[in-house]
Amino acid sequence: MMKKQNPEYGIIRSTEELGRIARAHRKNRHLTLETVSGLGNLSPRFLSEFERGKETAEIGKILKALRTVGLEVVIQPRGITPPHQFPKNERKIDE
Amino acid sequence: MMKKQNPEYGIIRSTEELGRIARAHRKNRHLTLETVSGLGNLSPRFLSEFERGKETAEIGKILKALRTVGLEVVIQPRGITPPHQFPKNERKIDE
DNA sequence: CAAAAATATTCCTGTACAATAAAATTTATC
DNA sequence: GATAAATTTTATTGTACAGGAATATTTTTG
Repeated sequence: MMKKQNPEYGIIRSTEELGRIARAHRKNRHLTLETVSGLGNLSPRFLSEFERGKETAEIGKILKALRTVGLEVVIQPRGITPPHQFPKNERKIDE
Repeated sequence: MMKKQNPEYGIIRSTEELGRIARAHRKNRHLTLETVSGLGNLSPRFLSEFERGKETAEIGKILKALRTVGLEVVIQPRGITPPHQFPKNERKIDE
């Protein structure tokens, strides 16, 4: 009886993961890039690139995008492990 | 007027809060900008600006800076009640 | 499944500003 | 007041961003 792990919740290790979560959440809400664009005053192009993990996207716009789709950001010291942690399949830190 | 000073970890709503948390954490670890710069291959200037809440800092570098000082980022749907989120002054992980 | 519709991505242009190093200057700490 | 630390300055290089158009992809529907 494995609990289904929610992809909208978790520790972010890369811009790719961040974007993936943002996109998954947006899709769950049935929002289009255009809609979020209008709601958040962000270009669809920016949103598209952000959700695909653009490393150089600007933090201010990202925070706005996340807020617009209903996500929030938590900062915590490394090593706090809530209930259960994801197994890590891939390991692609950076150079 | 003094700005709101919230040295706690937790939900961040602005780049200013993000930077403040990062700086507080770095200071608690007795790390200088120069040190973090060396450890993370980030310019001291970037770090300085990031910690002061620069809106246009790049997400990739920010994630690297956070990781370098020992912080992690959690993304979650807005409004969830933290199961056991570190309440104030209960347990000092850091320091 | 293939056509149509809806979404998402890419291209082009111009503006604005981020990134860096190194040095200078200010601020904090002892 | 001396030193360490942080911020700013100068000069240069590079690219993020938006808008609109074109293209591609995904999803819907017959």
